Amino acid sequence: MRHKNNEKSRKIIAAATKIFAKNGFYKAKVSEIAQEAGIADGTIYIYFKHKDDILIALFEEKMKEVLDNMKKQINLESDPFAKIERFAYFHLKLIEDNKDMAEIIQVELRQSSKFMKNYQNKKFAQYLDLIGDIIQEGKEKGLISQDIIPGIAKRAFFGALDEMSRFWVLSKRRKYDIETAARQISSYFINGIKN
Amino acid sequence: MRHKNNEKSRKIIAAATKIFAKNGFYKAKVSEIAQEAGIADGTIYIYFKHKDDILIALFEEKMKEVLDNMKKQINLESDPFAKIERFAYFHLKLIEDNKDMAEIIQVELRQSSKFMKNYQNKKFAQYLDLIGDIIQEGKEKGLISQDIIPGIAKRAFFGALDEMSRFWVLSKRRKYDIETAARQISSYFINGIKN
DNA sequence: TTAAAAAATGAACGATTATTCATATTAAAA
DNA sequence: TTTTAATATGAATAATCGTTCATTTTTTAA
Repeated sequence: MRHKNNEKSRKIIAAATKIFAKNGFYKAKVSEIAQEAGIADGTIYIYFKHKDDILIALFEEKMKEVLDNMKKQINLESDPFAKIERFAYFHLKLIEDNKDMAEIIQVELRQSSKFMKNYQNKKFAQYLDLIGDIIQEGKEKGLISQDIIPGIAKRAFFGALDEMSRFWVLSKRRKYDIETAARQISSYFINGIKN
Repeated sequence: MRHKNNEKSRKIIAAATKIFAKNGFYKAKVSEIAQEAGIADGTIYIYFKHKDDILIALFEEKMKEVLDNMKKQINLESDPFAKIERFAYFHLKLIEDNKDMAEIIQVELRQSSKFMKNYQNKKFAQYLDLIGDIIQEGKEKGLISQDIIPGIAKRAFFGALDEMSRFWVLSKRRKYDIETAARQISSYFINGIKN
């Protein structure tokens, strides 16, 4: 019995991802998750103390993956503007490739600070900071206007992408393709903040 | 007994606004809402068939108000760019002045298309279209580049403001003041899309 | 092969809470 | 005032589900 523990946790998280995405956290039944995972209800409580803990673990796992991936992508570019464009594209691509995860992050993450009062969503803050750091770098290199406040700009850019994602997640068919949306949004932003 | 009906519905909605904002829709108890409204639990069911209906009615009422207000504000300006700036300012101001409502819209509206499967959130679409129309007007006047796709741009701009609002709603103290945030965000956007 | 430990099971429990409804109160009409 | 209708009440109901735990199954160690 080597890493069986992790294996099963992941199996539960994978099942929960699917179930939470369907109708949201509150409507998801623990028994549904168990069934989806092919285990007994009680087994879940060997790995997670409460239903809430599944959601938290789910975030931790997914966000870690997203964060690591995005870091790699950004580092493939050296120019700050190219980094921004790449961020936009891969953020939207991620949504497309992980609809269930996206749906949960779209919906449940919003509740997180209420729902999980003590759970500081550090991983999400780090994700935002990827953008903040690019902006800072751009300012230092004189490419971006000194008037730009990174704390506002990073949220504006993320928010723009996020609203686009929401639109996709909630609507049945995609009206615009990823490349177009990423190019448009990053170009508004880059033109808007450049020196 | 003239408009007593509406009076009491509004009283219930006002109470629900407070209670839903506290811990979200699912954790809100009907009995709490009744208590907050100073009426008996059963009375709520004279005015609303289900708990869900309170949330829907709440949206309808608040969004109508928001929409009407914003239309007026926009019409005070004739220049598209001035309209955009004004939109940004009043959107953020609205959030500040109506924390409870903002919190619900931030959190519950996101679930709406899951939660209220059949409820098409027309009012929200109209709100987004206020921005879309301004962009269209700007393109026609030659002020905004022809490459800009209004369907993407309106979401990008709204998303930027919305993420800023979320930050405010969820964090205890405001790091940036409204004027600064509105000016920054609208200036990124305007510079980003202008011809 | 056998004993001990670990993991898994799922029926049963208990707590919660949306909703109902028989009764009481208040307002309007006669 | 008396009657009728409209409103309001809140205790009781009924259904839902997260969680527990006595028991069984599987794995590991001796």
